[in-house]
Amino acid sequence: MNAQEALLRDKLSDYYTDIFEANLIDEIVRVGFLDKFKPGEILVDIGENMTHIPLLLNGSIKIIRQEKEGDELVLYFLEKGDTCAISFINCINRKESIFRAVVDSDTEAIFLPVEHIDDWLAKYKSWRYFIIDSYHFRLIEMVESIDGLAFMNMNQRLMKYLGDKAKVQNKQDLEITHQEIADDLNTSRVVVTRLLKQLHNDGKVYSTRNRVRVNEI
DNA sequence: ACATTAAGTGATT
DNA sequence: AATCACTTAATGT
Repeated sequence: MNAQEALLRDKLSDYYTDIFEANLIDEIVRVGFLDKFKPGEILVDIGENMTHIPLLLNGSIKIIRQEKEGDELVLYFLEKGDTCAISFINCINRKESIFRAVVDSDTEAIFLPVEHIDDWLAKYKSWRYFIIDSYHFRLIEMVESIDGLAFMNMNQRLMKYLGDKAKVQNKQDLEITHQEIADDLNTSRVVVTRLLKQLHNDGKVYSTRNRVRVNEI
């Protein structure tokens, strides 16, 4: 086993060794490669073809839907231990992505080339479960996202957004501007400012320039 | 000191 | 909840 493979094996141990069978880990270590990203980097854009799927090791990624230049909305976040099964199907079918994936916080991931992941589906039960599970989870998050739009007011949506973000980044202190929040929720900055002020007065958040501290999740 | 960017606010729809 | 128009505050050069 070479150094590169040993490194991947070690990286996988936190979240994946328990769920994947040993043979599968061997294969992942052989064909996968490690990559790192900084906040703001676009992993996949709408309309692009995918050639690899990621296994997130740490950090977070936000999945965004955008309609014809302009209006956009964050659907959900991916975090360590996640993959994006949607990207998986995109790989298999050679279909174009319907989402954009943007790095939210410093992220490390192992990328797997598309040609293997199809085989593994038939070959490894743990891989099958992992993909199906991921799909299920993404669906639930999508429904939550719809619920948010349909049934929640902006105040609740803001709170959920901040809570989710704090959760995936694993910290209460978020470095973010009102404008960025407004973009992610597809509302205006003025509205975010006013709602944050309310939440601040209620003691639920503590907000200063470029920074929001989430006190309650 | 000045320019730029972020945040706060009243009024209107 | 959105938009406008304007103010104030924080930060960079």
